[in-house]
Amino acid sequence: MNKAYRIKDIAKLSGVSTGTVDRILHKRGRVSSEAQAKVEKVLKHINYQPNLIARSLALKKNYKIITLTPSFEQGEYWAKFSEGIDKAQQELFSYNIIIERFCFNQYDRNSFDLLISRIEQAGCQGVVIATLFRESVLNLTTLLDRLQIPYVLVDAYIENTHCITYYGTHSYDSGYIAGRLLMEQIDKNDDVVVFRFIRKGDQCSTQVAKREEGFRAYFSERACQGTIQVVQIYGEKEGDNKELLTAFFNKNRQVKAGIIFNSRACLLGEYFEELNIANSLKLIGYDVLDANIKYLKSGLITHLIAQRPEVQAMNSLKALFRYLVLDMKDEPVNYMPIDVLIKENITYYNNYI
Amino acid sequence: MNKAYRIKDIAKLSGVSTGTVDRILHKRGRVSSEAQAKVEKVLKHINYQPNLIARSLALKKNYKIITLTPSFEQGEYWAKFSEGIDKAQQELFSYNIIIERFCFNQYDRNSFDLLISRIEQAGCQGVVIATLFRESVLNLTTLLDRLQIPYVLVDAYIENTHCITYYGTHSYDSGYIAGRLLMEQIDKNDDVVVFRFIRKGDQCSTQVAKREEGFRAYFSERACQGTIQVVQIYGEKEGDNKELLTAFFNKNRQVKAGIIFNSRACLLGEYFEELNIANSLKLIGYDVLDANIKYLKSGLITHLIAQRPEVQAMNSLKALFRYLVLDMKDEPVNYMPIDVLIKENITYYNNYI
DNA sequence: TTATATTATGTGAACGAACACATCGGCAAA
DNA sequence: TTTGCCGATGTGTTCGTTCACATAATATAA
Repeated sequence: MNKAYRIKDIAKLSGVSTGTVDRILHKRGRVSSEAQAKVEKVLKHINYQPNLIARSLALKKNYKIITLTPSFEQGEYWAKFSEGIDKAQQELFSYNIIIERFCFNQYDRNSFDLLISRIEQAGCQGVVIATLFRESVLNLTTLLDRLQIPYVLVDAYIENTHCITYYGTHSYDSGYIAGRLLMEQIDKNDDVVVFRFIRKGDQCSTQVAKREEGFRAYFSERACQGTIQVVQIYGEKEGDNKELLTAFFNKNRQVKAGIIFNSRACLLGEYFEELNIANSLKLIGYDVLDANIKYLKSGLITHLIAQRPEVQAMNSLKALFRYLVLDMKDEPVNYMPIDVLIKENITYYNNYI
Repeated sequence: MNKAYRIKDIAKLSGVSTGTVDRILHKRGRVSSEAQAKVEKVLKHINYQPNLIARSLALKKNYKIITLTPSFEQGEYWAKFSEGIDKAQQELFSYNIIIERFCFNQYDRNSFDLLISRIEQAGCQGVVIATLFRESVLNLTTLLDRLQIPYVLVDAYIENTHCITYYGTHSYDSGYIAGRLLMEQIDKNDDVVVFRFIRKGDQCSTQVAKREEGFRAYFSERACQGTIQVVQIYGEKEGDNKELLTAFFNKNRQVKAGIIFNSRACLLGEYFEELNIANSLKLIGYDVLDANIKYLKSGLITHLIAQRPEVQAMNSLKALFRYLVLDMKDEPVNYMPIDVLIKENITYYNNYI
């Protein structure tokens, strides 16, 4: 990496023209075996690193990448993801990469399906897909495979696709960790409660289902004798959780800890403060939403488990960039760190990218 | 960020030549007020984003950046940092940025001082400084200020320099967090022990000293009644820790937890396994060294506190890149996340950058 | 042998920005 | 009027790579 050799240097050293060197470097053929040999000999002695700057200036192809994520409000999980897209956009702009964002309703599989045809029309060179709806994603990926458009998966891993790479946490293990963090705060045989947040028509996302699986695995591995109760709660403005929760806790005063596997722990926070059970119940949630941070700081939520959404966004777009522009390939599966946030380290959790 | 306007486009739109536009964009003067007005009017309507690719190709300046870090063995903390440098080097190579690594002995301040003059000779456009020796770093920074060479600080923060930016954790708070993680595993009034790792001539690094301060703060804030014992241990091959530790634990069987504020928790691990006190003592350490991981997995170390050295390296070099090439300035202080690692999430801790 | 494919090789014009240099026009002093 | 000066403006080359195109060399068919 000391001296930067140029194609011109290689040409001079091997006594051919730059065109010939170019053809050899790119395996375009139309080169005699003598020329091939001469250039290869030179290439062995030096470490040629193409100047990517010059390359992408010369290529000046336009790339359009489409991201397919849930829509979001300020401060929510997918808003953080979107911030990562912003950063990537800035960084990749000069490479003639433009990013188009398609959003679906994360509680409505149909809204995802509707976007599939729009992607085909739009015409693009790469897609980033949030894998909330397993079956629909598989439909999309077969389409993309046929169109030969590369794609990256984010959020939860889905097997049997031809994605160029995946970024996201190991959902099962992140549930397992939640189990550990919860159980170390209570006694081995205490009861716990799993809150499930169900909107009408919602079928638990891949992610959420696997987290619960991991959580239960920890529970049974340690032969905990307490029961895991389940409470279905309503989404915002869909029903009265207060009544529901009051009834539950009146009946189940022995429950010492609760957990919710999506990012909506803050929803519970509101009720717990009102019901005044904040001190008697340990609560663990997911993802660093502004609303969740508030309750983590107040102590109502003891831990948040997080997964660096900005980094996921950035990396998945950079992976497509590497694939499209630099002709490099990545590891097929990249499990992201599973971050443990507590009151004391949350202020520093800003995920530099 | 939709259409990419070029200088040529602006020139055509405002009826002047590219040269004039260029002079206006770079405030080089020699432009009539009419031309100025015409171009400014166009610039207001479009959002000109210079093509950085083309710019850096045209500028074809060579930048040399020097990194100043401790030397290291495979798997150690500064080896991780070095991996981040590798990544940055790859990414910045095409911008004609070469990185030269100067290493000092982290237990010998003099070895750092000796490098200072070498930096002046070497001639460079930027420096990354690991701030282990506070006073020596201040000497270096005044020199660099005089030479007008920009620099970035990493590791622990040092006030009153003119660094363009800082990357590292908040040392005090990271000690405070260690306190919380330790105390939640034992009773409020249990005794704990702080291990200090002293090589001859070593004066606790800025980092380590501040961590201990934060730790003690947590202890006293919570009005813990246990005592904080201190044990000085030897470095590798510098003395017999086994004897020393045996003696200590024979006398102090009531000690329930230990902590060490540098990255050498693994050193203790070896002895604890031999002495067979692994189960009775909770131990917390710093940094994700290969050797530390081993003991975290075995359960001997309960938590590791980590600070993304690869990301620190990458970001500090990118900050210099932005400053030198893109003429952008960063936030002056960037506190990195304080990561909490446990047995269950350590496998995923690979710090994507 | 000449004409025609076929393959090998070299040349030169982009890409967008930067900057050195040439040129033009106006003005003032000679 | 001519000369010199200076500010304003445009032109053209450069960066390293890519690629279309022109040319040269060779093989094949008539």
